[in-house]
Amino acid sequence: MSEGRAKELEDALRGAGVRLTRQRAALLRVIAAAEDHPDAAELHARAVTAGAGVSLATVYRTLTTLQAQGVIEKLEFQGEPARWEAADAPHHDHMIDVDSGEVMEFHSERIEKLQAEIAAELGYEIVHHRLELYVRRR
Amino acid sequence: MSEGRAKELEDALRGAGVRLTRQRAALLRVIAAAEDHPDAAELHARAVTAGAGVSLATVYRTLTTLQAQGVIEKLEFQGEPARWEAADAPHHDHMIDVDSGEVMEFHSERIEKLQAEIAAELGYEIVHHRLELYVRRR
DNA sequence: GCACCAGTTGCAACTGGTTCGCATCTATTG
DNA sequence: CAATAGATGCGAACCAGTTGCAACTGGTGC
Repeated sequence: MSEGRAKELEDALRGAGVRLTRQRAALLRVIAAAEDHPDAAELHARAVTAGAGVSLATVYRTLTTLQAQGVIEKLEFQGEPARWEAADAPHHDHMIDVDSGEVMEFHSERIEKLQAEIAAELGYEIVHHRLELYVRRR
Repeated sequence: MSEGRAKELEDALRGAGVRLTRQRAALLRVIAAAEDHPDAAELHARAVTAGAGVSLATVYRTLTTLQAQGVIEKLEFQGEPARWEAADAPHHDHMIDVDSGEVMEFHSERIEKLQAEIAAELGYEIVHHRLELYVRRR
């Protein structure tokens, strides 16, 4: 599944006029295969382990490029390095277990609607939002 | 009003066994007087302008101390340096105008409740949360 | 008032995550 | 297969924030 996904992404990028280099292809594969939310250093480590010669600088540049293409999303949690996730899943927010560091995803249509209402009341429209719940198991 | 508020804070801190130095008093005054959400460099600039000799390192250390005392709150928006606000107002979230950079405050009891429900359903309780709406005027 | 000392400060050096300049390389187009 | 716009690797730079250390100072006890 992730193999196919990586291929899809390659085609999408080429279509958008983004040059498909060996390094970018490797990163796309790593990202498509990731089930978690890795940071740049972790993605770099995985790409290198997978046999791809990539520099950390290129990882950063590629992540920025892929984000601009809407292929991945940047997550900035409290005081930790930025993490990344594939943008193929429908919109969702994040819940972080403060004890284990585990990141979970959730979605609430009702919260989304309330947010839009609040913004609208004040004469604004939402461009983007961020909702993070820092939680602890009971 | 902000003068009185700064005095209140001084007493509260002294009561908590936090030594009240010239630098801390100056920062308390600057923070109590601030109507916006300044970052460390800005607070430092204001304190210096107000005639207080304070180093930036001390500003950082003081902000950490005041936060630990629950006197101020740290706001970390997207990729900008952390901002700070007095913690005297009741809990609220933030709405950021992406064009002007202006930060507004809002509160929705219904959203808070929904958040708690979502966490509870998954067996968690909320320790802390962050909700930011990045908006644009219509 | 005054001495004492744990806690605080200023400075400059350091950190960690991320970006950038530049010479070299390469995916794509014709 | 040549041409070239764009991508890469390297190390240096950057930025917000932190820290080690020697000099200072609030607050207490006398």
